[in-house]
Amino acid sequence: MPASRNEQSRRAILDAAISMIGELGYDHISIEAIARQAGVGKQTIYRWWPSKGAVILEAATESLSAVVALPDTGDFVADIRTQLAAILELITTTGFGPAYRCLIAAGQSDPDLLRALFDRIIAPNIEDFRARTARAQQRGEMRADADWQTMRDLLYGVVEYRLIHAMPLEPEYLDGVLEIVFQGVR
Amino acid sequence: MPASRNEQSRRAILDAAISMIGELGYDHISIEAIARQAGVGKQTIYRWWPSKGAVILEAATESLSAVVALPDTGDFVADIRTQLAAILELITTTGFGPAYRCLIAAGQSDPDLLRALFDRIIAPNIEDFRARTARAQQRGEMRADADWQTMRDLLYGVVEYRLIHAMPLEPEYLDGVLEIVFQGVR
Amino acid sequence: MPASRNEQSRRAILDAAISMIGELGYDHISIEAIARQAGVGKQTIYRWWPSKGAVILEAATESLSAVVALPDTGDFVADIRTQLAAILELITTTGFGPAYRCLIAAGQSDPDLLRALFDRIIAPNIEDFRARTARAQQRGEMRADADWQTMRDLLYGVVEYRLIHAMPLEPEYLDGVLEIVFQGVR
Amino acid sequence: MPASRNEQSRRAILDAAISMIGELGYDHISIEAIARQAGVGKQTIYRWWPSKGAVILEAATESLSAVVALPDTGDFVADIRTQLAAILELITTTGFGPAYRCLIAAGQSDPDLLRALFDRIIAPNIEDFRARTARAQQRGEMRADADWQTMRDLLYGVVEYRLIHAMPLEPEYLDGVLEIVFQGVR
DNA sequence: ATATAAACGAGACGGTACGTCCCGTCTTGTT
DNA sequence: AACAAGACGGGACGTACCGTCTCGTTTATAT
Repeated sequence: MPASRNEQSRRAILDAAISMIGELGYDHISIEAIARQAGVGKQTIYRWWPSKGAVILEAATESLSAVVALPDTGDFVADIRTQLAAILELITTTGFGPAYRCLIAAGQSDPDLLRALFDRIIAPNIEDFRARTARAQQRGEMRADADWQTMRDLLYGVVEYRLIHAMPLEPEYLDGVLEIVFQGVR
Repeated sequence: MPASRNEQSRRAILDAAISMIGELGYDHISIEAIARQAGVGKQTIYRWWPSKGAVILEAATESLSAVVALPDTGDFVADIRTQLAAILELITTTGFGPAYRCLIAAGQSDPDLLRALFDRIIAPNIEDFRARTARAQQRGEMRADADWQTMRDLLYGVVEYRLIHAMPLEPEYLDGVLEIVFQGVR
Repeated sequence: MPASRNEQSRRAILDAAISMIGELGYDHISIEAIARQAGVGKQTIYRWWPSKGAVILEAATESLSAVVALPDTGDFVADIRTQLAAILELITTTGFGPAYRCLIAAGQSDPDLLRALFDRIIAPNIEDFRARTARAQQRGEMRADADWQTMRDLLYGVVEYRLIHAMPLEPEYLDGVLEIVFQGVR
Repeated sequence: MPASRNEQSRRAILDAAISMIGELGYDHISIEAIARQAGVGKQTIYRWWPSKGAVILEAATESLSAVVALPDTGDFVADIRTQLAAILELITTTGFGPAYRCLIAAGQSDPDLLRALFDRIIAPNIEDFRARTARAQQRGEMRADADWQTMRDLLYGVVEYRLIHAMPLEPEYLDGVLEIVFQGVR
C-alpha cells in the first residue's frame, strides 16, 4: 500500500483557497495560485478534487457546519430567525460569503458542482427545515397544511438573492422577511 | 472616410453570443470563439464592449424589454402573477435563462458588470413594482404600510434562486409563492 | 491581413536556443526556458516551429552555411581537408558542436526532425561532394569508378562518430583519415 | 537477514525496457511506464540503476556479448567482415538497433552514460580490434605501420553513422567500406 | 523454525515542463 | 475610422513524469 493522504497538504490547500477568495474574486484565483500559496504541487489538488469549485465547496462546507447544528428551542419562528441571523453573520464576517458567491458562479457552468452544492448545502437545509416544521406542527405552532417547501425557498432564497447582488444584508432586514413569510401560518 | 459603427457586426456578435450560451456554459465560451462564430475581428468586440459579460448583458436586455411593458389591469396580484409567468416563460423557452445565469456568474467577479446588471434589469423592476404598488394602494387593494420592497425581493428572488440552482420552475409554483407573500396585505 | 512575422522575436528565440545549448545539455533546456530567456510567449515558438529540435536545426543551419561555400581550388583532397578542418573548427569553437549533438539526440525519437536534419545538412553535403568528385574525375585527379558515396560516408561519418562520443577531434586526426580513404583513388 | 536482489524484477524491468524501445522512441518511454509494464515499483528501478539510460545500456549489452566472441580464423579482413555483418544483423533484426540509438541520444545529455557506453561497448571493441590487428601483423597480413585506430573508427563509425541517420544498412554496403579501408594495408 | 531487516508493490508528494487555449493589445492592409 | 485577420507577450489550463518519500507486505538469510 502507498503512503496515504497527507492531511497537512489538505489543510494548506483549503486554507489557501479560503484566504485567496477573501482577497480576490472567483476567477482571479487559479489552481496554480492556490498550489503556489499552499506550497503544494498542482497534482496534489487534481488528485483529490475534480475542480477549483470542489475545493472551495469543501472549504465552505466546513464553515457552515456550526450553523446547521442550532438547537430546537420550542419557538419555531425564533429558531429560524436565529439560524438566518447566524448565516448573515457567517456571510458578512467570515470568508463564507465570498466563497458561496464563487460556488454559485462556478456552478453556472459546472453542473456537477451545482449538484454537489445542492447535495451538501441546500439538501441538508431542506431536511432540517422539514424536521423543524414537523415538530412545530405537532406543537401546534403552525398550521398542518402550511406550504413549508415554498416558505423555505423564500426565506433562504431571498438571503442568497441579496448576497449575490451585493445588496445590504443587515439583521433587521430579517424582521420584514419573517413577518411576511410566517403571517398566515401562526 | 470615417466608417461609423457597423450594425451588421453588432448583430452578428450578439447573435453569436446568445447562440453559444445556449449550447455551452458561461466560461466555456470565449471572446475569441464569439468573434470566430460571428465572423468578426476580436478588436471589434473590444472596441464596443468592456467585457464578455457586457455583450451578454446587452443581448439579454433585449429579450427582457417585452416583459416589463405588461399593463396595469387593476388587479395587482393578477398583474404580478402575469408578469412572473412571463418571466418563467422567457427563462424556460428562450435563451434568456442561460444568459441571465451567465450574468450572475460573471458578476460575482466583476463588480462593474454586477452594477450594470442591477441598473439595467433589477432597478427598473423595482421602480415598476413600486409604481404598481402605489396604484394598488390608492385603489385600496393593498394596505398602505405594506413592506413592498421586501415583498419584491421575495417574489423575484425566489425565481432567481430556483433558476440558479437548476430547480424546476413551473407556473403552478407561482401560486404558492403569491399566496404566502400577499397573504397579509389583501 | 494580420500583422506578419516578427523578425526580432525570431532572432531572440534562435539566439536564446543557441546560447542555452552551449551552457546546458539538450534535455536540460526546455521550450519554456527558451521563451523565458528570449522574452517571448511560448506560443510564438509553437506557432513557427513544430518542436524544440526544429528551432535548434534552424539555428545550426545558419552557422553551417559558411562552410559549405568553400571554393574548388583544383586539388580535391586538399579542398576536402580544408572543408573538414573548417567543420572541426566550427564544432570545437562555436555552439555548432553541442547543437548538432542535440539534433542527433532529438532525431532518435523524432523521425520528422531526423529527416529535416538529413535534408538540410546531409543532403546538401552529399550533393556538394558529388559535384566536387565529378570535377576531380574530369581533371583526372580521381579514378572514374571511385565509390564516392561510401567515401563521403566514411569521411563525415567518422567526424560525427567522434563528436558524438566526445572523443578528441584535432585537425591532425584528419591526416590519417584522408590517407586511408583516398589511398586507392589518387 | 537482508533480502537480496530479486532477479525476477530485474528481468521484468530489462524486458519491459527493451520491448518498449522497440515500439516507441527514446523519450516517449518513461521510468514510470517501464515500472508499470514490468509490474514493479518505481523505487526498484531507482535502487539499482542511476538513470533510464543505464537500464537500456544493461539490456543492450546483453544482446551484444555474442558478437564480440567471434573467433580469429586467420583471415583478418574476412573476420572483420563477419563481425560487422553480425552487428548489422543484430541491429536490423533485434531490438539492439533502437536500443543503441537510444543510448546515443541519452548520452548526448548525460556524460556519465556516454562514458559507460564507451567503457562497456566501444572500449572492448577497440581492444578486440587491436588484438586482431596485432595477430594479423604477426601473420604478415597487414603492414606493421597501419593506423589501426583510425581504421577502426572508420569501420564502426560509418555503421553507427548510417544507423543514427536511419540510412539503409545492407550487408553489401560493407564490401565498399572494407575495400576502401583495407586498400592500402593488404 | 524463527526473527528481522532489506527489498519490494504501490503510490502520494513537491516540482518542472508539456502543448493548448485564451486574454487584451498590437499591427497590417482592406473597405 | 472601422473593420477582418491574426501575431504578439503573457498566464493558466490539465496531464505526464521526475526523483524522493512513506507505507504495509513479502522473503531469504543468520540465528
